[in-house]
Amino acid sequence: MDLRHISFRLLEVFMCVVKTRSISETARQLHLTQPTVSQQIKRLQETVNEPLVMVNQQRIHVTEAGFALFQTCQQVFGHFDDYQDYLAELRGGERGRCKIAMVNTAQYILPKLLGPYSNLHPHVELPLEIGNRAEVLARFERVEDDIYVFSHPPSLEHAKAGRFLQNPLVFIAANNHKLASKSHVTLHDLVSERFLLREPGSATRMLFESELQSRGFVLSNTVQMASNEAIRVAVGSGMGLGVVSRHVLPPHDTSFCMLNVEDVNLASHWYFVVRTDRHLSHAARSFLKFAQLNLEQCLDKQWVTNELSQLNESLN
Amino acid sequence: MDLRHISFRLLEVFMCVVKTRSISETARQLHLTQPTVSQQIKRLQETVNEPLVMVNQQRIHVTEAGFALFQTCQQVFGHFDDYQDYLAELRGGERGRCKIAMVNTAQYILPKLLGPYSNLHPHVELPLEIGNRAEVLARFERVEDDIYVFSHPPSLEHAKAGRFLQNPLVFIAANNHKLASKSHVTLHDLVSERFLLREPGSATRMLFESELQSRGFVLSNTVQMASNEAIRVAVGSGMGLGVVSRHVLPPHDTSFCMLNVEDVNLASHWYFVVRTDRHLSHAARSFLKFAQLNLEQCLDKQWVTNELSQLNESLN
DNA sequence: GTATCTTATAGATAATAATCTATAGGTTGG
DNA sequence: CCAACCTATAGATTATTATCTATAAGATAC
Repeated sequence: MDLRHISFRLLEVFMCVVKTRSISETARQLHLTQPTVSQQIKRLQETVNEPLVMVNQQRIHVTEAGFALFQTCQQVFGHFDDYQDYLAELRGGERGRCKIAMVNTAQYILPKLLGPYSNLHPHVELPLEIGNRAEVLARFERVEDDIYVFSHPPSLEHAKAGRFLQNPLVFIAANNHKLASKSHVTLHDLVSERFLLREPGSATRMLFESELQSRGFVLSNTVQMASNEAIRVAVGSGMGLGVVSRHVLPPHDTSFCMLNVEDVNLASHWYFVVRTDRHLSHAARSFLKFAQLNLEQCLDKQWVTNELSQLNESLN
Repeated sequence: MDLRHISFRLLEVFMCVVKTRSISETARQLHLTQPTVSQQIKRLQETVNEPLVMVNQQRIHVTEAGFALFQTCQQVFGHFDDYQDYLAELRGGERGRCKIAMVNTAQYILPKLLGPYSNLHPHVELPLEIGNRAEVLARFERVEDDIYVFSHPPSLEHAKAGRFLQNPLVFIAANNHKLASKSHVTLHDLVSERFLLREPGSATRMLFESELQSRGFVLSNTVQMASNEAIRVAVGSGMGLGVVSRHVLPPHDTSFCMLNVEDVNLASHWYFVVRTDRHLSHAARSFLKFAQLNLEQCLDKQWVTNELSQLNESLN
C-alpha cells in the first residue's frame, strides 16, 4: 500500500461514498460527475489493494476493509481538525510562544507587563532571556528571540523599535556622603568622586560617559560592578557614587539617597525591538498589542512614552 | 487551509525535514534534490498558510505551528499503520467476517465445523443465516452472504460448489408401526402410507419425489410440516412415516426406528457454494481452507466426501 | 416494457504536482 | 579569504491527477 500519491481529496470522496452509500449521490454532493467518483474509488482500491466497497443491486456495500479505512479517515480528519483549532488559537495569540530577551535592567520593569499579560493569555509560553547589552545584541544577531528589550536605541539592520517607557538615570550616594546633604550639586562636583559603574557597553554607562565626554569631563576613579544590585548595596555602604536607572531603585529603600544634580538630565528610553526580516510570531504580536493598550495601567504613568502603535501598525 | 491537494508524500517529506532539521539531508535520505524539498516545504507552508520551519544560519528551526503539524502527522501515520496491521490480519483470515447462509438441515452438521474454526480464529465474525431452500437461494441471488450451504446441487449462474459430506436419507416410522418389525421393506410397501414431509422445494422432498416419479409411484397421503423436529416427533407419535436426513436424527433416540427399505437409496451431498462473480472475503477463504483440512476430524468420517480442494484451488 | 435510475468503462483534456538542472546568495571553518 | 556547505529561486520537463463527455450495461418502478 503506497500512500504517497493519495491526497486528502481522495479520502474525502471515499468517506462521502461510505456515508451516502452511493456513487451518484456523492458526485452530486461534491459537485463531481459520477464517473469521476467511480474512478477515484477504483484508484483508492488499487492503492489499498483490497476491495473497499462492493456494488450489489445499485446499492453500495462497504466491505470490512472499507469500513476500517473509513474509520481511519475519520480519525485522520479529526486530527487535522484539531490542528486547525490549534492554528486558530495560535493566530489569535491565545497560544504559542513569545520569547523575550532583555537587558538586565529591564527585569525591574518588564514583569509588570508580563504578569497581567500572562494572566490574560495563560496558554502563551513566555520564556525570558536576560543578559547584558552585548549578550542581547548577540541574541538579536542570531535571531534567537521574538522580542528584544533595550534601553538606548540600538542601531541595527533588520530592526524596528518602539519606545514605551522613559528610563531616567539618577545619581545615588550613601546617606552620610558629603554630597548627600547639599541641595544643589553640579556635574563638576561629581567627577572627582569614585564611581561604581556597570561594564562598558551597558546603556547606562554609555549614556553617562557620552554626557561626560561632550562636556569635557573625565572620571578619575571608577569601579566596575556586575549588577545594579551590587552597585546599590555598595553605594549604600559608602564605597562611592552610582548612576542607575530610577526603575532599579526599590521605592522605600533609605540606605542611600538620590543627588539633585542640577545641570545633568540623563534620560534614555526603553524600546521593544523586533526583527523586520522575520515573521513575528502571533504570540509576540499579541504581546506587543497588549503592551500598547495596557502600558499606562501596568507601569508608572509618569514615565510611560507609548509609541507602540506605530510599531504595531508597521508589523501588519 | 485546503488539504485537498496535499498528498501523504508531502507530509512524509515535511516530517523528514523536522526530524533531520535539514533540507539537504532530507533530500539525500529521500533520494530527491534539495530544491525539490525546498519547494515541497514551501508549498506545504502556503497550504497551511503559516510558517512551519524557519532557516537561521543553515539550521532549520521548526516553528510552533510546524511542530504541531509534525505531531499531527505522526498521529495520522500511526493510524494508517494501524490500518495496515488490520489489513494484514484481514488478509491472513485472522480477522473479518464470513457470513454463511444454510438450509435448515445443515444446522445439524455445520456447527461441528464452525465451533473448532471459531476457536482457532476468535476474531473472525461468523454470522449465520438459516432458511429453507428457497430463502437461501434468494439470499444467493441478492448476494447477501459469503458462503451458502445446500444439499442437492443448485444450478445457479455465478456459482461454484464443492461437496463435503454425504447426506443419506432414511425412512423413519414409529416403533409400533406395522412396517417397523419387517426386516425387508420395498418402496411399494411405503407409497400407500401417510407421509410427513417438508415443504415442496426442500432438497429432501425433491429427492424423494424425483425417485417416486422415476419409478412411477405417487403418494396418496402427505402432510406438510415446517421442520425436521416436527416430523421426527410426529413420526414418533405415530402420525405417519418420514423421510429425513440421517444427520437430523439424534443418535440415541429410541422413539422411532429406521426402515430398511431395500430398493431405495436416496443420497445427496452437502455443498459449500460461493459466488464466482465476487471477491470472496479473506475470512471465507480461510474457513473453506479450514474445512478442507479438518472435515475428517470434525465430522463423522463415514460420510465425508472431501472435494473442497478443487473448490479452494479454483478460488485463487 | 419502458423510462429512469445506478455503476462501469473508454477516451480526451486541462490542471497540478513532482522533479530536475542551473544558479545565486549566505554561513562556516580552517 | 577560500573551499565546502546550506537554502532559495527560476525555468523546464515529465508524470500524475482530476475532471469531463459519451456510452454501455444492469436494476427498479410503475
